[in-house]
Amino acid sequence: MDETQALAAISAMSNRDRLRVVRHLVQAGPAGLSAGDIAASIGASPSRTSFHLNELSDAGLLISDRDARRIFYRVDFAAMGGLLQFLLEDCCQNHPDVRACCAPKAC
Amino acid sequence: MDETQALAAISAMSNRDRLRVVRHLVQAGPAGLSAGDIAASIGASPSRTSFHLNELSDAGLLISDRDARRIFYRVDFAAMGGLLQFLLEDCCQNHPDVRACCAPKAC
DNA sequence: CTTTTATTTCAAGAATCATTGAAATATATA
DNA sequence: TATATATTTCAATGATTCTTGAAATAAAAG
Repeated sequence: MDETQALAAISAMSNRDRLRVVRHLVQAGPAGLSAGDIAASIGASPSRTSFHLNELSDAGLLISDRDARRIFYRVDFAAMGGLLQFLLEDCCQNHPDVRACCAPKAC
Repeated sequence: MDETQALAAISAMSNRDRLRVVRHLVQAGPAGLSAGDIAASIGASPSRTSFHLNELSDAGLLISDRDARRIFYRVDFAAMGGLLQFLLEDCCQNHPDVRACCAPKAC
């Protein structure tokens, strides 16, 4: 992941509603959630939710596929891992104080 | 770190110049860099740089202290670790695919 | 083929963020 | 005290992003 991709991902996560979308999708597991369910879960309008989902998808953080009339979204965990790796290794140069917080039972 | 703090930190990191400030400060080590040096390193005006440094400081990611006329900034690695911990544990629920990317030699 | 459901796209205005340069503050030196 | 250096604060303008609601698209059901 390069700086441009990382910035796109960070920007996508820098909005409260979008961060909550990610958290809800993480909890939803592999099946994901439909756009309508996501809208309900964050209390946003369908159009606004669609915009947020687009932002997250464009940043590469979400994967979607249609099931009949509904479109299901789920987290691309590899992309999310890539973002954390960028922050940890590229940005923070594996600084021990940062690494410590990512250890299995740390902080 | 709660959602509000995490969003402040993510928003602070979501700007190209500010992300570069962090990376330059990580490389500069514990002594940090003066505001003027930071401005030069990112090619921004003193006033704009001051604004960026304020955004990062307000988000809790930077620590500053004055040395005569200059103000030195350095990364608060504990805060940065807290941000990564939030993303990894709270946001991604320690998903194995994300954890794998934070392992010492992963991805 | 019409209607209903699910979602997206578009357009307009409001709110927030970025950028610039001038003025203000703080500290040091002559 | 006057001058120079380092940084911040402020105000004005331009650029993005947010928000809303209406219209468009897609798929299923009657």
